[in-house]
Amino acid sequence: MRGTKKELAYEKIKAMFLDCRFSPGAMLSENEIARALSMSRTPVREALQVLQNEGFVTVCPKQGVRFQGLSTTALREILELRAAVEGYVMAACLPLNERQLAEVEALVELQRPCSESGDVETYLVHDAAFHNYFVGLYGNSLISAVVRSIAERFRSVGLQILRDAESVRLSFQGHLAIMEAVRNADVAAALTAVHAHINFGKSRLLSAVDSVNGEGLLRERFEDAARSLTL
Amino acid sequence: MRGTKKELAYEKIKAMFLDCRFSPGAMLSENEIARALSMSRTPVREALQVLQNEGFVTVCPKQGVRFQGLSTTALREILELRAAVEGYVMAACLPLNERQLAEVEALVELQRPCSESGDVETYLVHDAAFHNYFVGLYGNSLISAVVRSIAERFRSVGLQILRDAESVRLSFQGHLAIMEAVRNADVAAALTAVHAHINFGKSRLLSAVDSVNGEGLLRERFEDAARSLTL
DNA sequence: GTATCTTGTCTTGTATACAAGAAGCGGTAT
DNA sequence: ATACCGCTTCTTGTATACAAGACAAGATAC
Repeated sequence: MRGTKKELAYEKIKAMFLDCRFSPGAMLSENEIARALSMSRTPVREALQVLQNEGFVTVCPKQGVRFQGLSTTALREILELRAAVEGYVMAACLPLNERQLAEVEALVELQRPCSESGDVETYLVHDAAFHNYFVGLYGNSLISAVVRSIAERFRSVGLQILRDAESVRLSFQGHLAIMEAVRNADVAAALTAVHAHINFGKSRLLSAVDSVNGEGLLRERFEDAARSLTL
Repeated sequence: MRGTKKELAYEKIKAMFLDCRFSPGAMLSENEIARALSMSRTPVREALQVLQNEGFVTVCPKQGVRFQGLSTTALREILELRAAVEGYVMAACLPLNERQLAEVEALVELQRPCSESGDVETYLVHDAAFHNYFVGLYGNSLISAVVRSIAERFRSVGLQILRDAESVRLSFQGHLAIMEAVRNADVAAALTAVHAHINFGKSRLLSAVDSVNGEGLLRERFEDAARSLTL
């Protein structure tokens, strides 16, 4: 059986969290989740343990499982790790050969219309493709896993923060700067550009995240989330 | 209960693996482990899941749990991630203030006698302290966790590989080169030095690891390991 | 003798029962 | 009125029972 219940539970619970079906800090019990997913506590527990390792939830002994929001420090730390890894990877990939350079250029060009029209959602897709290109090129499955994990953890807030067109435009400018360094195969400049790009995101996010948390959006109950899932 | 059985199982199993009580690739069952640890399968399963996430074991469905040795590619990937993170962290820490510089110099000086006398074990302790200094200084708990996880995964082979005095001497030379850049607060030079240092370890390890795996050291049975633990 | 099928036993995956602790509520004493 | 004690009812932690697949050995047909 390729799709075990544990994996299914993992996907469903993470999906609920990523789709912001309940507010960060919400407490629920393994029994609730198990009932909602029509399975016993066992696979739910195992899924929750993985999610705990990934930082999505914390299980408080004899109290319940708490869905962890991203604190400002957690957000800062995630982005710093991302800057470290992505910077290293990009520097190591240089110089790109002609085919690779063409591929990256194409990925960047896909972003241009989105950045100009303010189509945030499409932009984020191309943004991810751009960042992932170098990681995939480097060919280190451990690093790929780390980056993927970071990106997933990040997704829950990233969407809501970079929603304004101004941020998108600035982000795209960052990509152009990176591309300039990549074209010249200038390792030092690429490193600087990547760090600046991610640090831009960091400062943008840190200034915005407090207000988001304060608004306390998305207060729907867990049952509503569970019901909407295709079980 | 602060020390749950799950945590206890995690510690015991990892200790057995790190102390190389059984050869990599060995297959055993959750029942065996549970019996040896005098507990039920449940906490053992949970511990194994964490260990699986950390890459120590892989649980093969309906077959058993396999204790994962470090393949050459896994080793390479671990060291590359380490190079990425440690390089970034060190660069970000520069320039060091006087007190910090003095502390690092002291750590390096602790290594000198070990490197000259060939006291590998003591050297490795000071080596870890040196590397951890910058990580601790940077103050990112996520990065600290990643580095700690890497170091632990690495420990099982590192000890057996860097056992010869020549490697220790070369490693120490690397630290001296790093210090030179740190003293000058030369970010680019520090990065290069860190990467060279870790890449040195990488090539040294990759050339040695095959023979080690080939020898297939440490064939003792699991029961022997379990018996020797203070349960 | 050899190939194939059956069966037995071992494994993990899942469900459920039980134990123990933590929190909230209500009654009671002061 | 207020502080405190005990109980009830949640929670997670652990043990165990059962289900289902994988593998190997042995029997059987040829």
